[in-house]
Amino acid sequence: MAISTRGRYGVRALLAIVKANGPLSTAHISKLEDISLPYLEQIFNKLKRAGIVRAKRGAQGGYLLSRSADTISVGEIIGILDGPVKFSQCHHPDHEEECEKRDICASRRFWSDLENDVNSKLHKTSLQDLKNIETGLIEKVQAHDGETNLLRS
Amino acid sequence: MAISTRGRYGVRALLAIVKANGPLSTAHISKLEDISLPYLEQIFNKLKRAGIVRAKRGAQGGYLLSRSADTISVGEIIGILDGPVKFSQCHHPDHEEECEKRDICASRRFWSDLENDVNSKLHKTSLQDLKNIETGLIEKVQAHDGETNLLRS
DNA sequence: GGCAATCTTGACAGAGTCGCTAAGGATTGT
DNA sequence: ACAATCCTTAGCGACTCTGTCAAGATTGCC
Repeated sequence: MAISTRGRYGVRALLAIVKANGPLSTAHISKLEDISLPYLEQIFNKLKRAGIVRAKRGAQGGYLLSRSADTISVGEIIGILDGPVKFSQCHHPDHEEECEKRDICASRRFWSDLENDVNSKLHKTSLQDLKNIETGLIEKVQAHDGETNLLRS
Repeated sequence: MAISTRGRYGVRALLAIVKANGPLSTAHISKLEDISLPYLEQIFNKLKRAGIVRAKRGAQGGYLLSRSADTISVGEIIGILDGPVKFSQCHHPDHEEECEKRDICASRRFWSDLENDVNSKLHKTSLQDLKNIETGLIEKVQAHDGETNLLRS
């Protein structure tokens, strides 16, 4: 229903793989991202069954993305790990008890719109986008460090 | 943390008061909006302590808004009933364990941005806005009914 | 004043989820 | 063979969600 640590851990773990550019074991990711190892394995289990990720077993093995980073969205990852993002129930098609005020309910309309906004952003942002954001942030920090160095000298 | 039924019920209940234009008892709201009466009382308890709503006791009593409908936002209601909306923890000032990657973490940045978007929408929308949306929806339905009537005749 | 309507408070409880641990088995590369 | 790694299942403590139940206090109205 909501976005929980499981989903966020998953995003961070996959982003770590993107940055690593090669198979990365759960043990490594656990250290890099400071996430409990068994919990991480549970997460990758789901990601694998969903086809997001491939496992390479044995020594020097680990997980790799099964698709390119720009085709995997944050929304897809969250959907797999936390389920669909819902702010309300009554506007979903699978909601059996049809409300007779359906078409004239402002609350329903409001939550439905909000949910669409969030899902849209979630699905528009890919792992590749996150990687790009990260390199941007790093450059910014380095530039700032350069400035302070100038001031110090 | 997330937006739950408690918050959404609260919004609907307050919207019912706005539409009623006068004190509305929890018993009435319970029937109008099909919400469990004791649960609703629990909700109004919180709303009253937060100063959103005034109680008029005795016969013909009920609850009224203590401010005008355009100064009460959905965000404020949700904040009172469900707590602040958070998609992630690590970017909040009150989060004690400061992460050293704080300034270069793309995930953190992403969740923080998303949260801002949602909170902005939540706080920009007032009860009055919801009422306006509702009258808009009703007019639409009536217009549509008119059309079908024309077709039938 | 008496009564009924209404608000007020607090305890509690069943179900489910979250975040995580534990233990061991299966598969592969070297 | 052996070690690294993945894979599976089970359980568990804390918490939240969504209410229910039971009384008590206050007020309006006749």
